[in-house]
Amino acid sequence: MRIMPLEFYAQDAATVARQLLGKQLIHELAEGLVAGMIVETEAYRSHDDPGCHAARGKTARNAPMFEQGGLAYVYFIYGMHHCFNVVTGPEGVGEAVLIRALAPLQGVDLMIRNRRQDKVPLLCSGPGKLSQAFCIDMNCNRQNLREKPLYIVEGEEVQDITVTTRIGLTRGSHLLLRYYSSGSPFVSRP
DNA sequence: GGTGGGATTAGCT
DNA sequence: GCTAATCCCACCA
Repeated sequence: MRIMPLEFYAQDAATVARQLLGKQLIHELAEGLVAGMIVETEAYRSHDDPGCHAARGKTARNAPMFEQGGLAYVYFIYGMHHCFNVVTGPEGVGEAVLIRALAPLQGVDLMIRNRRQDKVPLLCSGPGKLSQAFCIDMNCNRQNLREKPLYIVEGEEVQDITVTTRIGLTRGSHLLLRYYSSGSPFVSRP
């Protein structure tokens, strides 16, 4: 399986968000390997996007967004959940793609244990859920996604993609920057 | 040093 | 549909 190269992540957030559909996210944990196919993403742009964490400049929290594309940007939200993002673009830009849902492929038993939830379609169908299933927390922040233990590899071409507005935002909610595999039973919200 | 909001989820009505 | 759970961080004093 080919690990996605630097050039892939150097593209703009919307392009990467669309092209991430069908790719595989893999996390090699002490207890075993978990893998899933990306079925839902959201782009957060550096320009003309008030919903982007980087919109008001660089801070301690969003600093990883300004690094070179290909790193993980993880943040903690609502006192209990983590959101996993992929930094995109060249260094200094401030863009990222939120991974919102995965179709479980490998390590389903481990995901069930991590989530305390045994219904497979509910394991990774949301940003907080997949972070819990994959043991993604602040320790993964700033990690290079082109190296083990957390990395993204080539997957299958996704033919049918639906584009909608992003979910849960108070700002920039009108922008069409959410992408998902049409008809997938694993997306957070069809 | 205090405060308020947030790219969510599960469980109940 | 509504709401509690729960905490880091940005912002203001």
